[in-house]
Amino acid sequence: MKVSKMAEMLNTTADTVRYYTQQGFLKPLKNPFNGYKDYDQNDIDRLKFILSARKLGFSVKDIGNILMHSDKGSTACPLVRNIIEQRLKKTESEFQHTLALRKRMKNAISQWQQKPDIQPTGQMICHLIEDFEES
Amino acid sequence: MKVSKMAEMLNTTADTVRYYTQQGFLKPLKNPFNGYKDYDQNDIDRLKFILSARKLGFSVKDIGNILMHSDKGSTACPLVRNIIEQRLKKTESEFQHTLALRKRMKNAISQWQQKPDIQPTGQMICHLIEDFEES
DNA sequence: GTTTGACCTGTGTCCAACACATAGGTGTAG
DNA sequence: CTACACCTATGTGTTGGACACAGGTCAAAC
Repeated sequence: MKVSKMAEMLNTTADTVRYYTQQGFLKPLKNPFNGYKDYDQNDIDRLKFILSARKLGFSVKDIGNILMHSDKGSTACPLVRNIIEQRLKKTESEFQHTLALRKRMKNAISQWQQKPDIQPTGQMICHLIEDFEES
Repeated sequence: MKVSKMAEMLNTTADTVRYYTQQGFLKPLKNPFNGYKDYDQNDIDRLKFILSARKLGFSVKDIGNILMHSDKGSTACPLVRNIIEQRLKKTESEFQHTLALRKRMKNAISQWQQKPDIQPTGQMICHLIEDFEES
């Protein structure tokens, strides 16, 4: 199966499949006649796994470690449990960050409704931004 | 003023100041004796602006456009109002995305507490991930 | 006067996770 | 046999800096 078919089957892009291939996660054979990569059922299973893990916040490097573990035949489950805890911490922190940013932005928009447009001066570029204060 | 002093004054890093300089946002003179960049009050004002804008979710490219506008002497305020609306949309979408991700992750951790660790098989890499279903 | 060592500098490389652009190969309809 | 759509592998671009490196600077110690 060629890369585009592969991508279509699992609802992703050919570039993504190529990327995971380049990372060594998928190991298609090379068609000797045209050099095209040829994916099989095993690659499909692995890609399915990769996409699911990505959806759960695992990084590509995480997935590399997990695959390496599982390819050696040992269970990756404890590793998976471990990693997701760390990733959750990171996600939580990103979440708080985005939440705070959103608040600041909404706040700014609201404050700015009362304020006029002003020409820049030597010291001021845009008073909206310079004068903005969190409330 | 040298780059590190500059960074320290506005509570950022020398690398960051160098980066904005490379982007053309700051225009320090070059000390002819040692090649060190020499920042002045105007650079401080601009850096202050840049950092404030970054805090409000403006991209570096956005800031470039705003500075270009204001450097031509015309008011950048309408542009600023315009951009923040778009950035808010983006932030909102990131927010929803992170929120959903966080939920999925917590959900997975909770589901997995009932499940054992299993050896990988030909079709399965880690059943925790493959069998996970959103609820 | 010089040597030492801390600190400073500019430049270049690296990161995540792909998207995009390019040049060229493939296959089939006419 | 020639269009022409579609496919491919490979290389480069993206964001916002962090980090590594080799070398310059400067005040204090000798």
